[in-house]
Amino acid sequence: MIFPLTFGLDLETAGVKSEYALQPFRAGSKSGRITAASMAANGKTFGVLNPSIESLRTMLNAAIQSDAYLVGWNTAFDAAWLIAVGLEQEVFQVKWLDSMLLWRHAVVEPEGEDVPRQKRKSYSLESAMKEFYPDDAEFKEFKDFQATDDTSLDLLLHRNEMDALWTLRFAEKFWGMLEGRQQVAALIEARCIPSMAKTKVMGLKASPTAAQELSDRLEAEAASIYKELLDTSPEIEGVNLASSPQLQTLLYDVWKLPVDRFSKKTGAPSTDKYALFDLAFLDPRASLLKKLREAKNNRKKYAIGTLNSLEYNGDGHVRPQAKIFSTYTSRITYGSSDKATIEVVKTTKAKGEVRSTKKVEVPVGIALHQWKRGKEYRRIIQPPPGYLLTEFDFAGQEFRWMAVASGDETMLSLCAPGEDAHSYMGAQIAQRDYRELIKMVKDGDAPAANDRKCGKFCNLSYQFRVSVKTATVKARVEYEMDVDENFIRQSQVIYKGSYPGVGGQPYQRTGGYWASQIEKCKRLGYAETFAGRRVQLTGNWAGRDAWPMESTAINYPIQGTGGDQKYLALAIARNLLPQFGGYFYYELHDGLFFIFPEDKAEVASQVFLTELSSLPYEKAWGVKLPIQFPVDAKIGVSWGDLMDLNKFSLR
DNA sequence: GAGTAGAGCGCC
DNA sequence: AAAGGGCGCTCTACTC
Repeated sequence: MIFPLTFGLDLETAGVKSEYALQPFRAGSKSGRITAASMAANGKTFGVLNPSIESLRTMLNAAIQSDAYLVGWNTAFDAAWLIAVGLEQEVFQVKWLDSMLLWRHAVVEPEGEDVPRQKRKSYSLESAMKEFYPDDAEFKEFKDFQATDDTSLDLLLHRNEMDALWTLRFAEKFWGMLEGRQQVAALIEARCIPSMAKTKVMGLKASPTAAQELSDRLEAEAASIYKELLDTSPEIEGVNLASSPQLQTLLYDVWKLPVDRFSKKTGAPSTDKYALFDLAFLDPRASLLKKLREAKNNRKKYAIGTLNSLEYNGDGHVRPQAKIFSTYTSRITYGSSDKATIEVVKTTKAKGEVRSTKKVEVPVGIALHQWKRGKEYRRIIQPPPGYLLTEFDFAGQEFRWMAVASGDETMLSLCAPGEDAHSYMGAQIAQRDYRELIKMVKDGDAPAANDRKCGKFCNLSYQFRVSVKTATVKARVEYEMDVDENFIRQSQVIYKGSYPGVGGQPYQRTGGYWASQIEKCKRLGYAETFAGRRVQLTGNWAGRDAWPMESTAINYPIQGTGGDQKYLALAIARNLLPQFGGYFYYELHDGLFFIFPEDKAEVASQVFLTELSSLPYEKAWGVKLPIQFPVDAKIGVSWGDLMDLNKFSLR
């Protein structure tokens, strides 16, 4: 595909506090503003200082009316400012592109011992200039975004125009580095830019009451556990139980418990939750230590984290910072803070007032992607007043993509409506009848539910090449299964025998997806998703990095396609949302969250359930899939109170 | 005092 | 023989 008609766009911003320049929602309270706006086309630039809303609207309309793409660098940021100043309608009409993301699509990721792993590359425009056009990078040296005098403002405008110009040039350059299917994947991904921009402005409503209650509860719990420990073991007085070395001494030297686990890097005796889990069978105090650490960590990260963010933002909302295409498999990640450069003024006796700058983290958001699954944690996150929260979750997403990738007939057949892959696997392991197990699980039979849980563990854990040791620990601690390594070893043999298309026949390294996928990637030098997104794999397949490279080869099509599927769902959702007055709210990899006005939420959810369960994979990616990818729909008044759509009733 | 490494752990 | 992947956040210990 040739490079389509595209204009470059860039905004500069400032705020009452310098960090507000990076916080588009400050435009609402006039404590942040757009200081310059520039467009670029055909090697020419057009820029204005202190643009009026009308002049910004004119810029967007220029792109809309000529059906041109509008490209920025980290475009969601600029789009968010435009939404924040009142141009939401235009922003959603524009066809956006992002040069930074095109770079990510095009870039070769070196891997392997021959190519030393580089420090994580910065994907800033400045880095791109320095890497590709160092002689032209001078305009980037101007950094006084809070400028007010005329000379500085001229320099600011110059920088702004050059940003727009080079952003456009890079877009064309990176576009040309992509194969046709990579370009299509990038275009579908770019459709989510306005939706992500809108959430940057809106944020998530968070309940300070729920956060405070959680904080109080966890604080009391930690205090009570500590008291219980202190009563039986006065020697913990003065020991920092959050310190691994100090805890190590306590457990293994003072209490003389046996060492069973070691840190991977340093070989020091481990004090992690798996070690404490096993030690608890010998000494109940290990269990108390585990609970104490959890309570303290959870309080800080979730309860206090929310309260801090609410206080910083000051408008009842938290703003976790979404990053599109943040992982090499394309997944979105969220950060809880913004980096800000603030000015500090120190007064000393010798020198009087001394001004300097320092980098700090400001708590604009929360650790959304790590949010604990419990109700009392998830209740903190709510839809805005008058709205309901909905979730659409791809059912068994990775299992299904593995079924397609491997072509395993049993796996594929278990993806048909009415089948239950976890019950199937559970029945194989427990050597009982599959259909009868499904029926007994439905009837609430406890041993049957246990067998299904075991099947679920196997289905989810054995798709990738997990060791017996790791799987045993995981089964015991995370699934609370009373199993040993022997049982896990046998269950892996049963798994392989059940799905020979995945790992090949038991005790063999050939004949399945794992082996054939590794061979394919060795041959091609890259791995590919079903949408055509790629990662380079050109290191030394025989050396020290063989295992991680093979793992990437196996993992990438599964996890990466899950990412592409999410972008496709967001693209389809974007077209449907306005019909119901709905908005994208946030995402959790295989789950998408939207808000709808209360009176439209149920109808909208039915439509979304249907549409997201039948995404246009063939039209978008050019592939015909042998199975469906249904979503489960949930709806409720908070993240912690979601229920199945068909069970929900407001009345 | 600032920055970093390591350990640990939350989610998918 | 050994062997999931992907992240971001918090705390301590340590270095410059």
